[in-house]
Amino acid sequence: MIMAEPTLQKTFDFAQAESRVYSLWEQSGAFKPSGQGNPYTVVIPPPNVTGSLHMGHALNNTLQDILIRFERMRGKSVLWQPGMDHAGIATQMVVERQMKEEGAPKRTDMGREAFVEKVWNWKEQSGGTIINQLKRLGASCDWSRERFTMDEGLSKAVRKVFVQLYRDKLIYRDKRLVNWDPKFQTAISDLEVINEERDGHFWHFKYPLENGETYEYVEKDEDGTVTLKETRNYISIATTRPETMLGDGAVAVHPSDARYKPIVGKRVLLPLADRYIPIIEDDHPDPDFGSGAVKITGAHDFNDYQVARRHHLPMHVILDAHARMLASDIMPEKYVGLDRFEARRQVVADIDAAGLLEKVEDKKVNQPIGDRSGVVIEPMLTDQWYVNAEELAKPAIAAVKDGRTRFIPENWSKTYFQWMDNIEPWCISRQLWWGHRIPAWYGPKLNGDAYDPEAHEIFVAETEAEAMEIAAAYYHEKPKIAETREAFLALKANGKREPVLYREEDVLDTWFSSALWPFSTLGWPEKTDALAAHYPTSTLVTAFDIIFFWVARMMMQGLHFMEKVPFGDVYIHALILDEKGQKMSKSKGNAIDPLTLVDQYGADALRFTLAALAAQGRNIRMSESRVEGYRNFGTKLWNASRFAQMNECQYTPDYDPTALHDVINQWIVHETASCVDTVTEALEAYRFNDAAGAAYRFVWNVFCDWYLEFAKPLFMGDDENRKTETRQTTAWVLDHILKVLHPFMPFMTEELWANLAPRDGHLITAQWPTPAPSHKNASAAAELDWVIGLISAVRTARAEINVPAGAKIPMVIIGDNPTAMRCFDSHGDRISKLARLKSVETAESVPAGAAQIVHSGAVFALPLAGVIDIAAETARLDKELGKVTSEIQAIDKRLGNEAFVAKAPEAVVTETRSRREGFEAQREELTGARKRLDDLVG
RNA sequence: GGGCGUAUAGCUCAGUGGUAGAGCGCUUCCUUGACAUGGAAGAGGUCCGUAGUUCGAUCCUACGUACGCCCACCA
Repeated sequence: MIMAEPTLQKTFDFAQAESRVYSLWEQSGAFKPSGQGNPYTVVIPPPNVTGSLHMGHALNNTLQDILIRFERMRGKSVLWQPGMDHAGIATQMVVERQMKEEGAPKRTDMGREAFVEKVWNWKEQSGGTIINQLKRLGASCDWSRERFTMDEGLSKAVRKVFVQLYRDKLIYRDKRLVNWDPKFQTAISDLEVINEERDGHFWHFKYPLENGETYEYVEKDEDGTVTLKETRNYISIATTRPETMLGDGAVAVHPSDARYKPIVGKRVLLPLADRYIPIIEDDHPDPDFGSGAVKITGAHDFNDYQVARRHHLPMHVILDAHARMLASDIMPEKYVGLDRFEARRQVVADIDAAGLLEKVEDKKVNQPIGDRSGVVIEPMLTDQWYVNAEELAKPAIAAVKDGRTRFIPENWSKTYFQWMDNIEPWCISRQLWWGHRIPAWYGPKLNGDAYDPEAHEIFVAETEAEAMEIAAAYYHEKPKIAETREAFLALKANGKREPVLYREEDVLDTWFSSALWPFSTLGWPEKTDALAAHYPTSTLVTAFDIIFFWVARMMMQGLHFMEKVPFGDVYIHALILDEKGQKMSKSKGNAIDPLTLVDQYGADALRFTLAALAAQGRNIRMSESRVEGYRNFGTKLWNASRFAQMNECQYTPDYDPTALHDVINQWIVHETASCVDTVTEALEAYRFNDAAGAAYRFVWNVFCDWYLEFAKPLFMGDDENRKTETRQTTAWVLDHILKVLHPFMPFMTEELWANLAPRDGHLITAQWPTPAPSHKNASAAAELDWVIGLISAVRTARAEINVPAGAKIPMVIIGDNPTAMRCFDSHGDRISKLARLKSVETAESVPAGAAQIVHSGAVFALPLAGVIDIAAETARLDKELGKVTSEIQAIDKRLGNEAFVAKAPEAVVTETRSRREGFEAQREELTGARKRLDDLVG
């Protein structure tokens, strides 16, 4: 019989199909919520507008898309809310760099308004390439709802949140030590600082006592024995940052440190600066470290800052915004304007010249580095805006404690708690231009009827008009607005009572707006339908490295403003590493570009690989060979479909999988149902690798390897009823396969779905299968297990006795084993075909010189007298016998243990006994076979 | 200093209180009527070590060893 011509090519032309299929989906409106069924909502972790797709994005968005497609097919009203983040520092950096390349005027020369406009232009032209890259991956976001954190709507949400938190006293302005980035000249948050161990030095300086005073310096060992005693006229301090000594306010020693007791309360002459500072006692110094005496630079070190505050020491700011030495009354002229590192060299040289350099040690120093700028961060004493994170964290901690939000894997809640329990005030102001300008206006502070020249009043409001109103009430007259800081300061300085307002120049940390993402993108503060339907969102999918940056802050803001958690589940996926287990990065040059893989193997292959590797709780090492392997899997499915098509396996809507006659069809329906159940349960539990693995094994190792091979003779045969049933069953199974694989391999499955049968709609919105108990058929499954087992056993024996793969050989069933007889009755033909048998006969005893196969206690003989190598055959049987015997021994040992029989669950004992019976039957037959072999040799 | 994680086949990794698996690689064979991006068979493991809990431990507990990550850090 001649097979039908397939419309499918030999392999899937993904390059040709992907864009076509994608626009088909988009045009069909499938990406929009259906409005029917329960809502299922995911907000995308907004990529930076400057970003381009890396492996982390590919994984993150593949997993989201799998969930989204799964739930969409399950009939939910699905929204995957897309958008981008304005990425303050990163974007400003990119645009400034571009301006420099173009030779355009510098940002500071062109002014704020022009620069911001320039950034917007850049965004329109070059921003957001990542969106198209996500589409190439197959992401089924509702692009009609795409949002940007700087959109008018989201900006309004930001202003409203800021104002309300300010009025709730959860946002305030404060002068504290912040992490200052001298490259970008802005404050950054603790999270944006990376500590890096670098080579540095430990300088030991002598600070001479005032008026040449001296004291007995005594060092003792642990036993109290004096190890050093000398008269000193100085105190020794050690520092990794010599230049900061110019801003020292004191030298601190520990109260328990006997060495310095004689001089506590006295003063030392601060070298180079030529001023006197006290020696104080504080718990901060560690007597066992360095000299035990610490110089205190309150304005440039976080620990020193605490000490300085406790002791009301002066905090001398010695650096400017560029981290250059700042002119002031305590700064010696010669250092003014020097960069901090030049100043360091100069200070060391000068100390040395003064004979006060005791020694220099090499030392690993932890340096705080700006994550964007890569430069050493400087602690600086500045005025900034802060969020009282401690207060907002309370309900966010409670929500995870009581399970309203759960982390998957659960372990991550510990990381979350640990950070939230120790949370510090969140510095939200940035000295940048690109971002949400803080809605606060400064005006002169009233002191009675006059202005206080040292202070100002702050008016926080969502709009300038509103700020004016509030200010008018304060001043009892309508204030003016100053357009520039200079104008403002000039008006303020002229002393006249003429109220003028000037808007805060700082913008907000980008994460401040990202924190609102789950509700700002849905329209808040407007009461939109989308907000009502899709908040709280269902699942957040993200990597652990932004739990602090983003997840925690969304929890805080969501609970504060929506009074509900922003998401029920937080699925934390792995980080992607290269094949050697190293973090991928552009600078290391080990980054694999996901789009290159998409070009090479197709988006489906990459997606399937990522899903298959996404086991919980472990990082992923990406290797191209895996992608290749899953590309092959796609080809396998493609060709199976092609084969089905050639054999006219047409999908029939009224096919009834519970009314089948042929056992192989009953069996494959059973297996299909099991596979669907496994995939469904795995996806519900975010076990992507289990879901992918189950589908993979079913398609390849069950459907292709066995079912289609069983079906071949039927397709070629002339039993029209069985042929029809098998064709329909094949189509039905394939239909299920396409559905189950669609979330993982959307492009190929959609393409096959369209080619295999004319149908209404697209696979993307087809209904996810829900197998009924009646699809299961345990006896068919057991029967086919036996058949497959026998075929495998024959193949093994053939291979081991070197029967040529093409040769057809006779087989003899020995005795009248009932299972064997029954199975051969219904499956004899397919066994013969797949085991390459010429004939099957029955006999009472094994013919002389035959190879013997023992399968489930039944004996089969391959009478190949003369062909068989007796020694090899003996070895083969002995090996099997050995296996079975050791199994029996292990079982006997267990069953012989009275405690096991008495205490183990009944079912386990019963099962153990029945396993023993199976092995025992096998052993008896193998022993018999072995004996016959011996008899042959004589 | 605090927290988390990992150790299973040559490699990369699943997994389970009772019977240890996959992919890749390797060996042998096969152009059998979809698929060589394929098919068949095979070799390969002290489940890191020690002790404990248990009838039974690769799995649970403790300790140890090795490696990795996060947070905080010695000026």
